[in-house]
Amino acid sequence: MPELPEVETVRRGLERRVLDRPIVAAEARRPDLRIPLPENLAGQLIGRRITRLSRRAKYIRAHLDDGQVLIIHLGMSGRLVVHDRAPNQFETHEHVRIGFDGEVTVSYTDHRRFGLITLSDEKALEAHRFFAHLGPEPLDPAFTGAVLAARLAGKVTPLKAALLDQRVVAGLGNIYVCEALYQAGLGPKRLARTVKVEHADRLAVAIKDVLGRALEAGGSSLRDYVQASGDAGYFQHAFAVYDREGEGCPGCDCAGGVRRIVQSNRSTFYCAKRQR
DNA sequence: CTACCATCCTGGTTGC
DNA sequence: TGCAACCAGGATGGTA
Repeated sequence: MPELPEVETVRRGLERRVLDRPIVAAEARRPDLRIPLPENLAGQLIGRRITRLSRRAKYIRAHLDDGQVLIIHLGMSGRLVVHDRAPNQFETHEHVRIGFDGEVTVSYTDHRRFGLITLSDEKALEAHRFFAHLGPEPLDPAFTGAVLAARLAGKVTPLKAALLDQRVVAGLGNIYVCEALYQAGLGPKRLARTVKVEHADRLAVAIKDVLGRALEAGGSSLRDYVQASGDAGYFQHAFAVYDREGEGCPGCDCAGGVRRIVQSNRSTFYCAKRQR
C-alpha cells in the first residue's frame, strides 16, 4: 500500500518517538511474513537502541547500536503504529511488537502479509539484495530530468510500467505514478524509450511535486495506511486522477473525463486529452 | 538481458 | 441476506 510518502511519514513518526530508547521487550507472534522473520528476533532486539532511522525506496531501516539494522517493508497492508503504552490485547494481524523503555510500544500489523521484517549488518546494508539494484531517490536533488531520461532510454515497455519498476526510480507506486504522469501530461501507454529529455524534465518535476505534496499531507489513506501516530493521511482528497474514473478531469473539459485502463494487471487512471 | 505474468494473502466491496 | 467474483497501495520468481 504505502509508497514513498507514506513510508517516509511513518519513518518520521517513529523517529520522533523511539530514537535512542532502550528496547526492553520484543515479541514475534507470526514468523511467516513475505520472508520468514529472523531466528530469535526478539533476543536480538532486547537491550539494543535505535540510533537512526533511514529510508530507501519503500523500506524503513532502524539502525541499532550494535551494528545491525532492522529492515521493514510494509507491503500492501502493513502498519507501524506507536502506542504510549502496550495495548492490553493484540490486534488481529499484529505480527511483531517492540516495547521501549518508558512503555512506548510499536506494533507491526499486516493482514495481507506482503510485508517483511529482517535484519542485516550495517556494513553490508547497501549491498543487500533489497537495495543493491534500486534506482535513484526521486526527492534527492541529484534526481533530474536528465537522470530520469537516461534510465528510461531504450526501454520497450509502457512508461507507466517503467516508473513502477524500482530499478528505474525508487519509491513510486501505482498512485503516485498515475498522479505524476497526469501532472506531466504524459500518456501512460507511451513507450518509455520515447521520453526525451524535455519530457523527462517535466516528469521529474511532477514526481517531486506530487511526492512533496503527499508528504506534507501525511500520505494517502485509502484502506489500511495510517501514520505512526495512528492518524490517517489526507492526500487522497487531492488526487487528480487516481480512483476517479468517470469524474471530470480537473485540468480540462474533455468529454471522457478520467479513464481507467489496466496495465500489467493494475489500474491506470489518466486523461486521454491532457496526457500524450 | 528484457519484458510479461501469475502469485503470495486477507478483507472489503460489488453484483447477482 | 447470502454468496461468489473481483479488486486492492507491492515485489518477485519463472517463463518466453
